[in-house]
Amino acid sequence: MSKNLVIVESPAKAKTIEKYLGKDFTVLSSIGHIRSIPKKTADGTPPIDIKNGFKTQYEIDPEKKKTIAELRKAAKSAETIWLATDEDREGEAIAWHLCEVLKLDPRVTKRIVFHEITKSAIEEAVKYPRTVDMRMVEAQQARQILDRIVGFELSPVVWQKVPGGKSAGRVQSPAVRLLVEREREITAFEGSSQFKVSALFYHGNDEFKAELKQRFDTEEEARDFLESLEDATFTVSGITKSPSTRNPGAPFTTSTLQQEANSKLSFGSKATMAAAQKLYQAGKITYMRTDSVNLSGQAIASATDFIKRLYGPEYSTIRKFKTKNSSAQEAHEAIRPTDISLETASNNEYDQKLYDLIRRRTLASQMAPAQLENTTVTITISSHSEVFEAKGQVITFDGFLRVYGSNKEEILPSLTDGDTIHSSEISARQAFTKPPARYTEGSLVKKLEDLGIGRPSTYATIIDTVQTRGYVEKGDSEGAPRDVVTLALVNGAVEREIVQEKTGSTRGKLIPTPSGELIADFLTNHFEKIVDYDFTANVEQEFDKIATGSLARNSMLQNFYTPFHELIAQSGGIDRSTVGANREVGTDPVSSKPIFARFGRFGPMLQLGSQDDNEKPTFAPLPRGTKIETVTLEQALEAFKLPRIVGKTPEGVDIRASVGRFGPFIQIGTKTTKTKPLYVSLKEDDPHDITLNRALELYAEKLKLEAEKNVADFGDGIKILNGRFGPYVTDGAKNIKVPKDTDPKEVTHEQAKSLLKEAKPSKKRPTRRTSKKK
DNA sequence: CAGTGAGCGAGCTTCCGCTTGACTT
Repeated sequence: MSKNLVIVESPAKAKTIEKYLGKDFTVLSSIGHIRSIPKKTADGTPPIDIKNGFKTQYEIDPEKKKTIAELRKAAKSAETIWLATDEDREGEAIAWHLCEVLKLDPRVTKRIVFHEITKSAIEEAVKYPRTVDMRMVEAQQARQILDRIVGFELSPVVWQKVPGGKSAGRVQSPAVRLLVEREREITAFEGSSQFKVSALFYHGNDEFKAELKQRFDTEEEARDFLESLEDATFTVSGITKSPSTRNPGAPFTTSTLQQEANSKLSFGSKATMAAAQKLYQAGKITYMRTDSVNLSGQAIASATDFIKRLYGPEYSTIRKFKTKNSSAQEAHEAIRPTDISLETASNNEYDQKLYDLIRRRTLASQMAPAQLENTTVTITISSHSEVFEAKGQVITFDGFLRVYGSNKEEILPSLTDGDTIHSSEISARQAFTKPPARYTEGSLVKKLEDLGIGRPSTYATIIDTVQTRGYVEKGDSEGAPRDVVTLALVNGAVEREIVQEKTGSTRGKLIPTPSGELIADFLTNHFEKIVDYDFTANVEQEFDKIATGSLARNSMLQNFYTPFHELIAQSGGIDRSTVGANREVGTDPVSSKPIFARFGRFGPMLQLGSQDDNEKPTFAPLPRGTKIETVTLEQALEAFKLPRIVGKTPEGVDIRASVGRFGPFIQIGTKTTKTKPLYVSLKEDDPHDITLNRALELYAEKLKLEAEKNVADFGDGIKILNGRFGPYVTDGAKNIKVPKDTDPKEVTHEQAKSLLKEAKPSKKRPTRRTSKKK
């Protein structure tokens, strides 16, 4: 064992650093945090003793036991231990937890930091060790304790008071509120339209487009205008040229990487981070969870060198970017390739696409601005005072656009003042004002970052959490068609045509569910502070004060806790029936029972009959696209027609159609029939009027699909199936992967049996996706 | 994965942030 033990957070980082430090150093990693606050303690004492100075218990994360055993062993034989966790709040805390667990004295144990993984930075860091900064550690503890208190005192309140309420927290709740508010702006948006006139002009053989500066409010005005152009002549009367420059964006942070990958490559935040993680572990890029736009001197130098060699010195401009975000902690570099000259970093198409984006962004950040020339041509009309305007843009020097960004040009023909030009086409088109855009994963991440909510390591999981809690869904509708009036001047007469355009597409957008709206409203009404967008920013400032020593940890926590807990205590008095909309839709003409629309345990629903009737009320899910506030009696009556029997299969099994938790579906067979019922989701068909023929068609398709999934069926319940993760053997209870080097079709019955026998009994694993802790 | 929903009441859930594999069907 070597004399020195260095402990970092990331195993991939450990590997890199070990290379730089030579044989006297062993580098190990903590793999993130090693201890956390238990949810419950064995002796029933509260994990956070609020009355006793917020005294906190910690427990070693079970999955870290092995890591810690290794660290302990290495620590025993090392002469000097260097704590090299990240230089931010969480990193400082990890260093302190390491001291506690490895029984090191934080007052003397060497603590080093580096912002970049380069030989010189590391050697420099080793020269100037410090000790663990306990104020910084206290700031982290304040953060962690506050988050735990908010989450664990507030969540039980929403379980009790909010139907469908599953959780609340400092980060997830404002995120849901953002989406809810945006959705309401969109609902409240009152669109208007104007008529935009555009013309195609030609000069010689060149054609170009121009727009009328003025817009018309009504179709009549637009029509009158077009008609008046019949005998008009058009003259070029003014050409202005103005140069402009465009600068490249800063190198990627986690947030901007997710935004760009989302908009340019249509990657979700999670997919982006997974690809980046692979690239990082392969040593192709620097650390991918960062809020810094800073590049190391070495990286700038090699990028500059590469740019000069490949594109020429005029393409190089050295730039240092500064973060605008005040909550940034900048423990790492920006995300960049480790070797800027490397073009291909992976065989995987997605990873490579992301790498290419990162590489081009990095290069662009050290390249010259693009020089553009904007041209505006004014065209006067003999019969009017209004003017047309044609705009052109020419790139006189592409600069960074050579590698990143769009270099589309709008080229105008060479025109001279006074030229008479002719129109080949003049038309007016109705242009609608647009409601605010729904958030995408990328734009939500940007908004959260702007508000200082969440951290680079959590943006992707925030988006996951709000979806798994059922507060938010990914949209998948293409949008509704809308009629657009177009008028064209043809041979002196105006021709009217209605064209259609799609509007309001929700594909890939984040949309709050009714339950999301409900919880956002509840928190806004009763716990305004927690969903206040300034709340995180304010506590963040206080954490900083704790870190610099101008505020005591406990007084900060107490100041927060006292009023917060008071609200929690009062919340018992909130009447559950006042939470969420509840209205009587009308009366069922058949049974003359009332129909209500309200929130149930599983979301919004319709209820036929009142609770004090002798007969049990019947329920139906609220039809998609309708709301408790607006659902009509007709819609409600339709919903109660389901489930309906569509008919029978040739074998005489009932086919029914209905709407369930996952949307409309048909079901062949019931739970009482011999074979398990088969469900087919309906995408285009309506369960209310789907025909028997269509249902049978879908049934046949589904059977075919099931058959394809089946590689082999040995008849005794043992099957070989094709699943999401490749072929596997199953006996109904256990699933065992077919070994990689075996052709699934070749597996014999005996082999399958032995595979199942050898396999360990399947462990029951907690199925939650977000908090896989202990 | 599925067609639930009140009432009765026990027992359960839950936070955010730092890291990777292990694991899933």
